[in-house]
Amino acid sequence: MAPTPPAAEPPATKAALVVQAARRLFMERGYGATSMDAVALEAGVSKATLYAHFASKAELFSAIVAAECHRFVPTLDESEVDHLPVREALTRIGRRFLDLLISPPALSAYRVVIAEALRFPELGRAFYDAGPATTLSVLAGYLDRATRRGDLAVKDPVTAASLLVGMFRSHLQLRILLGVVDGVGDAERDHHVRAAVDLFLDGYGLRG
Amino acid sequence: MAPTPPAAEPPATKAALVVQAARRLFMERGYGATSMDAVALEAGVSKATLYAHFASKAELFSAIVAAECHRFVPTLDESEVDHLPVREALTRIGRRFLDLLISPPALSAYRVVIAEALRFPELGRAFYDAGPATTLSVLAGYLDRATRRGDLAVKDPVTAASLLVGMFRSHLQLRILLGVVDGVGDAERDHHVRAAVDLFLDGYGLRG
DNA sequence: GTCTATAAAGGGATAGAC
DNA sequence: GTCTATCCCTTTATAGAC
Repeated sequence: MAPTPPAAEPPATKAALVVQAARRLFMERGYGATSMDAVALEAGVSKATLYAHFASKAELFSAIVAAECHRFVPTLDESEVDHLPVREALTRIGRRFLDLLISPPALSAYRVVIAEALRFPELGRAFYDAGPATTLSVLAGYLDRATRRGDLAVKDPVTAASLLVGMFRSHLQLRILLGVVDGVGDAERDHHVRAAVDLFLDGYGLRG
Repeated sequence: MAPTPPAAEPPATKAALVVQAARRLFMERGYGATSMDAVALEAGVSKATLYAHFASKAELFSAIVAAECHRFVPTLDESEVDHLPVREALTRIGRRFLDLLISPPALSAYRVVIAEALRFPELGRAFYDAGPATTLSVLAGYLDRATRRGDLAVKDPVTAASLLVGMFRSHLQLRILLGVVDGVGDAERDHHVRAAVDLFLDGYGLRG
């Protein structure tokens, strides 16, 4: 039997190297500014190998970005928040949502997908479904459950979730996308989430 | 005296033709997908003429986009809304803000500026200052005046404006940017604005 | 300032050997 | 599948005449 290969090394087939390099470059520089030569160089393979696995630059890009979208599917297990007081639950959800939104990989994905949504409509759709749409439905689900159990008074969970998500996001992410600021500190994030939750509960909370 | 030239025709110097063509193409296709050849063709001039007026493609792009940013400076005269009931004023502001946000020129600018903000940091900044930042300060100004005259109870106008803008925007613009929908109808827009204003006034309106 | 023509480099994609 | 070498087109930018 052959000796066990070093466990730290990933399989590192040529195909995997190509995908990894393409993801790095496409996400960092976008579609137009990334050449197939650059991808081949970064992957340490020849350009012909690229084309052995992907028929064209557009196909490679589409595959990479589509896969990347799935990294941003927000998850929220009922057991994580449903047992908490509503204010605490919404605060946790808001913080986690904002942390995802301003993470470097998510910012790159936003940039690239928005830039190329006209040329690659399926990517715009895939990104929306995986990220923003899932966020909305997860949050609406929570609001609905909280209302059914008597902890909130939300008549239209989707609209309410839309408003809350909008407040969380506001311009915090946009400021980073536009390079106005480098990032958002925890203090600013928490202040913003708190203000949003306060306003939300003023409207949808139970009146004392 | 020479006969008056046809009034309908704009001056149409070569430089103006170049700027006009560049704006159309850059805003529609973005930086990478627009070639200087295409700009020259669209403008009806030679490529050498382009370079007689702009030293490089990057400089032309920067000049065009920087100028474009100023088209999206929201204005709000006090006389337009300060005499209205608060709910009516906020509703009008929200509708106007959303109409601007989902207008084709603004969508193009968002796409292009976000896509190129890493390579052209000054454009990200210029766009933010002209658009989102001005929106925020105009709205905060209104909230502050309304509070001072006793029609609202807003302690921190900037934070409150940030929340309200976030609710107005929510994912309506993003859905168009990503190509998930073609546009937003008046009915949906109004429903959304109403929900946002309702929630806002629940929190910041005067009680009792 | 404006044109035609062209230089110089880079890019996507492929042929053919192994 | 993978490589080297190359084709062929587009792109940015400029030279030189008018």
